[in-house]
Amino acid sequence: MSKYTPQYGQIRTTEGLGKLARAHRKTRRLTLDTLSGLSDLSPKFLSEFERGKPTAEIGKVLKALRILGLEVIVRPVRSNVKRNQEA
Amino acid sequence: MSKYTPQYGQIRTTEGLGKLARAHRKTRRLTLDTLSGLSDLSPKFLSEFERGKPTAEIGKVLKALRILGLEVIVRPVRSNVKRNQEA
DNA sequence: CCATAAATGTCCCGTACGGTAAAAATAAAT
DNA sequence: ATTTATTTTTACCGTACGGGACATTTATGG
Repeated sequence: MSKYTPQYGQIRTTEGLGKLARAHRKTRRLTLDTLSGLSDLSPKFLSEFERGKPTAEIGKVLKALRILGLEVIVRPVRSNVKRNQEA
Repeated sequence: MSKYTPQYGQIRTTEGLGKLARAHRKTRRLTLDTLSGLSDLSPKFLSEFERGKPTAEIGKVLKALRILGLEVIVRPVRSNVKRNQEA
């Protein structure tokens, strides 16, 4: 089990989100520098976000996630909405 | 169809996220003031977040969502991970 | 072990976040 | 139509965000 195995699924904290983003990035063999170029966000920002910075701007976070090929789903806890209708 | 029907599911923008949060809050018959009290976030912040402010702090956004009883799921686009294993 | 790549830290800067309090505007209830 | 409730705006404040440039530290690969 690698230190960098993405734990996809529910996110509760900025730490958890950042860890997932980093792990996912590494599975894609992307450096912070490359992601920086693709997203137009600074390596510094990305590094801080991945380390769980709670004061990061949500617009930039969503952008980073999108560039990484990660989707964000928001729904009620214990949703009755059928999960295969989310796409 | 009400103006405030929550569109649960994938989120791509801060506008979309804010709209969902507002719609959801209203289905719960909560005012911004009440949510403010529950979350310890100011009504001003919440109002701005719901109107899609891209520079809002992600830690506070996640907190607001949690108090609202909304969960956030992050996973690869077109994930091969089975969706009923997310819980 | 060594060289290189990648990530993190430091300094500086311009911009602005989020809270408080109160006023103004808008929406909802009567 | 009027009153009440809710949301948005305004003004002010202390704090800090994110970017650029560069230095330092850590991780990786041979």
